[in-house]
Amino acid sequence: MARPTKEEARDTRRLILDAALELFSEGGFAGTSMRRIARAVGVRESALYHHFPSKAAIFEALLQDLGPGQSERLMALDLDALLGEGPEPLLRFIARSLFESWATPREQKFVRMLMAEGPRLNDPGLMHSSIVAGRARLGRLFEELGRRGAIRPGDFELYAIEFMGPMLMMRLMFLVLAQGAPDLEALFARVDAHVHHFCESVKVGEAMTTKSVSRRRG
Amino acid sequence: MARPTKEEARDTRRLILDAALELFSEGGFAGTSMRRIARAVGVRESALYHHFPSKAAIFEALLQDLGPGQSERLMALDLDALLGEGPEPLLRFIARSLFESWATPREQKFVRMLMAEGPRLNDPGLMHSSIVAGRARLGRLFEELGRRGAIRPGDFELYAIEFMGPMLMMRLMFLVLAQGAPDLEALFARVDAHVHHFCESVKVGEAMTTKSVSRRRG
DNA sequence: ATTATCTATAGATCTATAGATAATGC
DNA sequence: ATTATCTATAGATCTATAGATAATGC
Repeated sequence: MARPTKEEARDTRRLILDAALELFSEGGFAGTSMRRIARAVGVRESALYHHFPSKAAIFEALLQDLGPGQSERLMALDLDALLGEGPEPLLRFIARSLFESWATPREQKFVRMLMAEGPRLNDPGLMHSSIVAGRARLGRLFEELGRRGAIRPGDFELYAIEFMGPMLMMRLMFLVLAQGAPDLEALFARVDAHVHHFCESVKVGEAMTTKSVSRRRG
Repeated sequence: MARPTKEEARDTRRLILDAALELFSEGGFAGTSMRRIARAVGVRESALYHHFPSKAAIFEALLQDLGPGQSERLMALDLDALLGEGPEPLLRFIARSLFESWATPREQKFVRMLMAEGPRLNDPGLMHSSIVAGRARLGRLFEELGRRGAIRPGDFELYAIEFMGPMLMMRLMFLVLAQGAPDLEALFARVDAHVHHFCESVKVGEAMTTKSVSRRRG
């Protein structure tokens, strides 16, 4: 039979993208053939070309669909309302929200795909906005928190690295390199511990010396 | 001509591995053909098969040659001699030494290759020992520093994440995702700032509260 | 007429091997 | 005899296209 009846019609475009994300995240772009995508969807290769002009177009459609990410929303928070108990509940909320979105199967596959293909993308901004998510944006958040007296003023870009670095490391350990379903219980416990440690390290009222920062190696 | 004269004999095996590392790091394993490796070396494909039984064997030889890494040496330091001025000079030395080895072109290419192929390797320990370098080993170092009173006793695995997370993030930002020669001057300044911040956060004598660490999300 | 599939296949490219050839080292 | 290359090619696989076929929506 050629075209399927309305009854058995499926959203083939969506199925192609789902299968491609799965396969690209496992085998990489070059390691995944159109043949294999077609087999996973259950159609012939030529049917893929009805929906996308090329294999690269499938990859680009995935970037379009999944690229922007959800971390933007987090920075548009009502700081006044959330800073009542100090910065820790706010930062814990942000950290957990990020991990919640990172822990979805779709996002896990997407970041695996990006890790494999990212350095080869000619859109270098993509990796920065995905892996090193919102570093500048976070710097601005810390600047704002500093202005409100919620954290000690200092090198806000350093704060962004101190906050996001361990987050990135835990993301890699628990959500990218680990196999099987992530242990979210253990993960959130570690995330909370990190947020607490970070907040203590930027607490108001402790005069952190900065003289050794500008030293060079001897 | 068939076999080259002694005069023009080259260490072809080494040239193959060099070319393969370069190409795998740029295009991934599946995205690099034996044809392209042969062309880069300047021999025919069949010459490659004289040195390696398959393309996979070339990849595995690279893992063998470059896998172990040099971070082991760092943990076998004479702590007594180095702790005279407190933990910061020691940790700064460790951090800079790690970045010095990570900044070599060979290591940069290797980690790009691993990032692309790592999740597909059936040796899962490799990624952990490379990307998440020596986390357990570092935990033990902090334990030892805590025992000697150089840092505040606490969750030493958390300390390892707090120390290595920002290191990993800076490695990604400056040495993996950045294009062109790395700005080592700026990098080391950031590394020093991180080490300082970390040391302040684990300084002896500050009672860091830990009650919120074990909270769960509400 | 348009849309979504199919069958069939062109043409490129890829991995790997067979067998020839010439330099080397005994 | 061994080693390191070459030429030539088998056979698999890959991307993409041409053209047939049947369901859909006007």
